[in-house]
Amino acid sequence: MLKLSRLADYAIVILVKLGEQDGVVTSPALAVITGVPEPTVAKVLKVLSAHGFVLSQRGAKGGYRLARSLADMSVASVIAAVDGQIALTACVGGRECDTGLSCGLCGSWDVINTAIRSTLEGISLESMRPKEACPTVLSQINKLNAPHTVREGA
Amino acid sequence: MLKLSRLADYAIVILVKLGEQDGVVTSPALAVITGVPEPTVAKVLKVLSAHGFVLSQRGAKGGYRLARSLADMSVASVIAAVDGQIALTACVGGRECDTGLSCGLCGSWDVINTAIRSTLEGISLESMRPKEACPTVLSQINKLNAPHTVREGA
DNA sequence: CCGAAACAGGACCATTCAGGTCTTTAATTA
DNA sequence: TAATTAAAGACCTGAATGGTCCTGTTTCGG
Repeated sequence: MLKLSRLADYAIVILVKLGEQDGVVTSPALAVITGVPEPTVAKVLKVLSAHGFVLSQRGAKGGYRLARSLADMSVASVIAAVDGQIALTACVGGRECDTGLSCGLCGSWDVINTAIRSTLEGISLESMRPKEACPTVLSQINKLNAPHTVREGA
Repeated sequence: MLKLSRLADYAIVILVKLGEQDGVVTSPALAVITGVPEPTVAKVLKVLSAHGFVLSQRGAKGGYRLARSLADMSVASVIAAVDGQIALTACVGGRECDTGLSCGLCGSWDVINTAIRSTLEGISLESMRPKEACPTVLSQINKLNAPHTVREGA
């Protein structure tokens, strides 16, 4: 599967969504927009803030906004921020393998890692903007656009 | 981190090592060569056999050998065999997202997935052959080449 | 003919780690 | 001063991976 973590997935979605709003947006609001649970959104946002992807404003009327344009954020950089270094194996950078495994392939993995990394660096968040959103999902977004529905459960 | 599973890691190592031997090799022997625990080697080998990467010979004097050349095996195919489909997110093939997440990015992920997959398909196991093995690991391999040390614990 | 060696297949357990929640603190604004 | 909101971190839970073991079947050697 080689799948990336859900947190990284969320991070990308959140950033793209944040880029579509103007002004600061609170994490509860982003939770509604993205459908991700509020605490998780807050958690992701904190990480993104620490890595300079978003700017935070505390206090009342506070919230988050993008630190720079989506075009200036690569998928690779976001994943690296949330999940750490992008590497397909524990055997990175020519160092010996984790368990002293006598794989003898140490250097070879870097070929793969580099290839993957450069592939991901070539994809900006701007290019992740939805051209054609899933129809089933569109209705949900519209439904949530009513601002006052946020308060229901809280 | 986007790291692939350890099983897939093992599979690649085992295949490369198997390609360096001639004749059939038993899984205990491969365990010694690779440093991976025997039961795990056997497990990986079974999967590889089921997917046609290796040929098995049962009974005494049995063992495994490559079904085809390392050059004819891509990293992508091995990973797919061991771990299943290569995909960076649950949102694959344009289907709607898993939890009805209103990400609205559905189609965009495929760009990434395709890029990763083709990158990995372009790397053959032959190119994973060690040109310069880690020095710390080389000694370990030499030490294990003495055939009778295998019997110790068994 | 019998026993050992080795693969086949599956069940099973344990550990790890990611995901998610909650609590407290600090800052900002009205 | 009170209310709102982000910041930070501790903590719990659950799924999934990794790893082990058991039983059966096949083949070779004595």
